[in-house]
Amino acid sequence: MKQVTDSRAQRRRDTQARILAGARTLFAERGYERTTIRAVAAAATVDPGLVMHYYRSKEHLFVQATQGELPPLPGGSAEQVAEQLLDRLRQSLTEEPTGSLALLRSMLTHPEAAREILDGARAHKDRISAAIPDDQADLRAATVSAALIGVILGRHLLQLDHLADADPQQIIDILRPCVRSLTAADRPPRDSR
Amino acid sequence: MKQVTDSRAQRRRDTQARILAGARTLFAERGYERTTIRAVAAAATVDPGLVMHYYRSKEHLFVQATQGELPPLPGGSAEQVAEQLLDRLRQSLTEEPTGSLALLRSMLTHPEAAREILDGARAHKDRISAAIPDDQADLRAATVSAALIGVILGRHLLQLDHLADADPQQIIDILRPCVRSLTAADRPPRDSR
DNA sequence: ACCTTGGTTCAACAAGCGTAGAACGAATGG
DNA sequence: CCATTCGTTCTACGCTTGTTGAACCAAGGT
Repeated sequence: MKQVTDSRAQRRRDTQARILAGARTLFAERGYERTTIRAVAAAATVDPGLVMHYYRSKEHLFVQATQGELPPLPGGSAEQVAEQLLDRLRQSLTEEPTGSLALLRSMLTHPEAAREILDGARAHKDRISAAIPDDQADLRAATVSAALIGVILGRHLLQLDHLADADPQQIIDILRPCVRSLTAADRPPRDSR
Repeated sequence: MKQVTDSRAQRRRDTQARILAGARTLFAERGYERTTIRAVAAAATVDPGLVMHYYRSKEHLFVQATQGELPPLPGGSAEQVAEQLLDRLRQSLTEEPTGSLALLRSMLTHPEAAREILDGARAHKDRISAAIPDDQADLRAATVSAALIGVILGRHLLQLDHLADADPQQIIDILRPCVRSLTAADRPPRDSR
């Protein structure tokens, strides 16, 4: 019917992709522990054994499903960084890729997910703190990261009442002075000569 | 030896408490799914069956372990609310009770925990939004809640690099302008006559 | 037409889980 | 000193999970 070019390789890649898509969705909705290989297989209308055959284990499947394109890291001056953060946030608020949501969903309960998030946050934070001319640049960077993670979490995963369906732009506008105050220096570093 | 007054009732309450304490710790460290009844029993040096005998099921045990004293809800003017939020945050940053951490740990993967958190956030948010004379009071309240949850999460559960071991007061000071900007009105409600 | 490749399914195992009910044994009360 | 309560342990059932290896069967090459 639909397979005009039904080369086996093509069909194989199709089912592989179908499995991965189902895995992403389920991981994002239920988290690592509550997502079973059997459920992923069922979502892709495939035998559980096939999932294991393509991706070696549940752990490998999770890694494949979650390692999305990590977001563009900001750089530049403090004001530029603030605006870039807000821009990145707008993206995350309008449509966060399912893979990232899967990672976020499991970051509190799955060690591997936590490590991944922690690594990402580290890199992210280094870029941010580099732009803040302050004694506590690192702390400020970590704080703003945590706060923004909280907002994304509250919208997509917890679905907090007025946050889940608000206009992204409104949230951005509300958060702008907040982010600017976090990335702006309060007291400059001591030996700045 | 140690049981000068070894009334059976007392001893019973002791082991019950020991089980509950172990449950809290394990739920806080590993979350609901990864915490097994057997592990809780082992932590209290007790047979698994006894855990089931005192708390009827794993679910009941979790509820008992997590329903902590919910934090004092703020009220008053916008500035007062901001300061109360920061004060509540200071508490949470210095020492969050293990039960609350257990609830936070599982809020993304366990439906019951999510519901509990959502209920708490709702009540919390109502108090906050009542103090904000703004069109988007609800959204602002939800946003500040989400951001602060993110900070607590980043410190205690994710243990973000410079956030986990920072001085709580520093974090508060850094966040003060942020919280004030979130609770302050940007544009007043339309029909305020 | 045959054999082979390779995508896919079948059937099953071992381990771990929550849970239930019988059984034990020391303290209690008459 | 016996009977009983009651805190606690033992044993086991049923189920689900991740994982495996053999088996099936349509497509491809020769």
